[in-house]
Amino acid sequence: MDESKNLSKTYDPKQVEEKWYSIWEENKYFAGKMEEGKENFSIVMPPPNVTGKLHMGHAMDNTLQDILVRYKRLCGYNTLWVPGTDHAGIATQAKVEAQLQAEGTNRYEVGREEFLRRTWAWKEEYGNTITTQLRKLGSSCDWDRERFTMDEGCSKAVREAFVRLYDKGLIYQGNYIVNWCPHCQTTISDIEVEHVDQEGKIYYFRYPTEDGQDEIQIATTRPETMLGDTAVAVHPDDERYQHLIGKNLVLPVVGRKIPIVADEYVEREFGTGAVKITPAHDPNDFELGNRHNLPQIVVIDKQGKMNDLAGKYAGMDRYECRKQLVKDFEESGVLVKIEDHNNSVGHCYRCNTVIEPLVSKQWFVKMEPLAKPAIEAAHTGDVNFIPERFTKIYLGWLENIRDWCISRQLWWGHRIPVWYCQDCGEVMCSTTDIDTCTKCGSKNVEQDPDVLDTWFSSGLWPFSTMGWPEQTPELEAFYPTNVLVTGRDIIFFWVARMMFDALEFTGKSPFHDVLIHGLVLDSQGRKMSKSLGNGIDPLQVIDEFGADTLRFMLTTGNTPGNDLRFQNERLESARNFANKIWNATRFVLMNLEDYEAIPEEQLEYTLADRWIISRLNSVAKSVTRLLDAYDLGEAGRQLYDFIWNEFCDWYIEMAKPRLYGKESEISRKTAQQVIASVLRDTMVLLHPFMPFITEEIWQHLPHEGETIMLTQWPTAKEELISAEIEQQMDIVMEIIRSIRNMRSEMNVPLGKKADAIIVANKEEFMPLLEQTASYITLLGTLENLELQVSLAEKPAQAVTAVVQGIEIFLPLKGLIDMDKEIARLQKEVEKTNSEIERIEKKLNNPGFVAKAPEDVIAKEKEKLAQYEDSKAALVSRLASYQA
RNA sequence: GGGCGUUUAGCUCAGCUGGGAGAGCGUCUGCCUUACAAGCAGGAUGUCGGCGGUUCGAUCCCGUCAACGCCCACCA
Repeated sequence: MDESKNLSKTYDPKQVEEKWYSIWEENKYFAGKMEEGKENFSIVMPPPNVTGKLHMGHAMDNTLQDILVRYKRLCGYNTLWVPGTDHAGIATQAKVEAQLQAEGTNRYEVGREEFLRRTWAWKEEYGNTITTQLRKLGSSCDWDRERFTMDEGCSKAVREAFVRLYDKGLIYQGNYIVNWCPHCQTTISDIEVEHVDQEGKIYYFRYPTEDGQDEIQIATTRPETMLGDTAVAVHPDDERYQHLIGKNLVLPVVGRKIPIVADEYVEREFGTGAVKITPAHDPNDFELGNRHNLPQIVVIDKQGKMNDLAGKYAGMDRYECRKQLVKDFEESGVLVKIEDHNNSVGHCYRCNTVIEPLVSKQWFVKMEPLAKPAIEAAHTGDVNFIPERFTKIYLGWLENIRDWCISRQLWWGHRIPVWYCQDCGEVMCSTTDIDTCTKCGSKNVEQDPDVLDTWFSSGLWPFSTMGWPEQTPELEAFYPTNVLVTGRDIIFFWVARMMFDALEFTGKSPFHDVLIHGLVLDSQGRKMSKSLGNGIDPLQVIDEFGADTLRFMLTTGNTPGNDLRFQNERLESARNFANKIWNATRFVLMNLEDYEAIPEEQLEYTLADRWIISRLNSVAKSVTRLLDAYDLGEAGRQLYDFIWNEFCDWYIEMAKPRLYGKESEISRKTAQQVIASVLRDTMVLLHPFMPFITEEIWQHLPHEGETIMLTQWPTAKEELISAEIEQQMDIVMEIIRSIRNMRSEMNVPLGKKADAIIVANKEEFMPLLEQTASYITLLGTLENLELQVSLAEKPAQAVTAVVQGIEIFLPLKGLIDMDKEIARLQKEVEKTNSEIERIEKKLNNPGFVAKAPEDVIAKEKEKLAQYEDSKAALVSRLASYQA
């Protein structure tokens, strides 16, 4: 076999990636099988919105999941990763509405049915784009179990959940103040409101008392709401207003009598200490109004315009009204003053319109009873956040949660499963459609026109995707899931909701761990956004660099929970890494042409063999530990270092003469076996990060099985890890480095061969030096290497280095500038001296000797001895020059 | 008004349970050495944000201050 001929000089990801993904998918390697006797591992994918294409954040999120899934699959688990997409109610509806607008029409004109038809078409198109993108990324999810939040099963789960909560009294309908978006024409929940600090004005008005003898000044940022005022509140203990509490004021313009009430909500220090109360248009006023039984007067309609109750202002836009009102008040003397004032204004997270709080009839979920178990789960460890600090964020939200408004005045989404009898007014909630009133038998029933908040269905995702409410084998085997991987921006929206839904409906935390990652920022550290136009398309990157490269870049070089800057340099670095692996493989394959497996006991391992095997096992151990701890970045970094620095730079170089047949046949065979198996195992360790290139390489190497995906994870063998061998190799590598260093400083390029004399000075080093002389010769590019235990007469004209007391001489006759060499040696002595000084200071410190652990002291002593050996050699060398 | 994160080489970032700092990119020097110039070899560069404390010993733990960033909050 001469596979190397098939391998091009640089790695070309394109064909490799396409080829392997389709093979994997066709062979159903991603399938979440439920084999007996195996442990189960599952992840449910956070469903991307079908609003558009995947962005870099999705690429990172899914790569992290894929790494975990591939790792566990290799460890022999039954592994299920459920993919899917989210209907994203308001967001998708907005997209389709924009489409309609571009066509010069709107949803009301085309009607509900046609609108839904078009939205489904949109979903088909973008849903497919998304799944295509996930495939390009290499995601090993079970496509046969792909789900959509509005598919039949999920819809069934939604109805079931709604009805159960309704029957339990946890869902109620009522007139409460909600966040209304005048543009989207729907309510939104509290967390969908984005508060933005704005420079604005605060207006001071005077409201006269009923008897005209007195007045109260109030301060407001929203003058137009005064038309709906039904009281003015002061603090009960505020001496300024004591005499007025209980009396009435006359609302300017409107002429309505409104009471002065006392409530502790009012802060005496702010403004005038008196607050106008508009229960119908302010959440705080709403609550205060309820405490004092104040009427609610709605003066702003759902378009954001003043309604008939606004009198002369009726029909005006809320801001137009504000302007006019202030102007009028200025003229009539109601206005006292206007001051600059910064306050935060709520905006719709979708369209950025300023939210209008207003009272309307909506459906709500009672949160307190649901939140409690979700809080408890974080305390008991039923759910664990990684990094841990996010627990606090999660808890903080749940502990201060308010009831959740779940009805949306949209068309795209799960229709609320409630029917109203038009004849007797009966309200009926059911998992199945109702066409007859259960109370009066009338056929005149209509379903609630509203749909549910998109997060209502997302909250059920971990178990609705596995068939709940049916008791399916999937639920049995794979639920609860092991880990949820998601961005920290969605902890409230989604993670918390899944928690309380799962605990309510399944009695279990839906996942054991929650791995939170940060955002992908642009190279300048800014959030990627459409408005900035600084987003980078994952597909374009994959096209140019390959999926493996993108994956490696997105999952290494940062720590869990922190944001990641997207930099081209890092991308190139990852690409170079892929290329490095590729070329190492080319080399290995070139030397594996007559490969045959030889029984272990016949092999003759060299120090280098034992070293790389020891290192491989150390790395396997470490990478396993890191992956288990979700420390993926560090795991990736260690693999990078091992492959590049240890395997390529040292082991391959040391193995060359043996592979070229310059030593014994068995030495060659051994090297072949070691180099092939180490590379193969390394590819398995790297596979979760870079699935494509590792599969391609693995297939070319001697292997058993169909695919790297289903081979066995290289579990570290402790007996093959040897600190002693690693230390010995360290000495050898240090000697080689110092030879290279001397040559470089003396301008003797590696192309030119040189001679070297190594003096062990200690008997114990001799076996090591003899054993590794060929490596030193090769990697130091030496012509001749002379080994001595000791040497009475040191070479006169030679550059010198000392490694742990071992002297290395390069007799470079005529090439040496003696002054320069002396200066170099002196610098070495100085360096060594400062090290010695530092350690001596430490060892002379009675506190250190008394309190430091013994092994630390021993280590310091050993270092001291080594430095002293080196120093002695350096000093005597210097003395010989100066004599 | 709270809370969190970040601050380490010119840039972007690692640094696990405290024993005197690393990588990638960039830069400098020398190499087209038959796996790789997307490469090889060698070099330079850091009061580990400031100040205090704990400790025999602090980049790592505690306190405090500062800068930047993020999140939450019902200041009318």
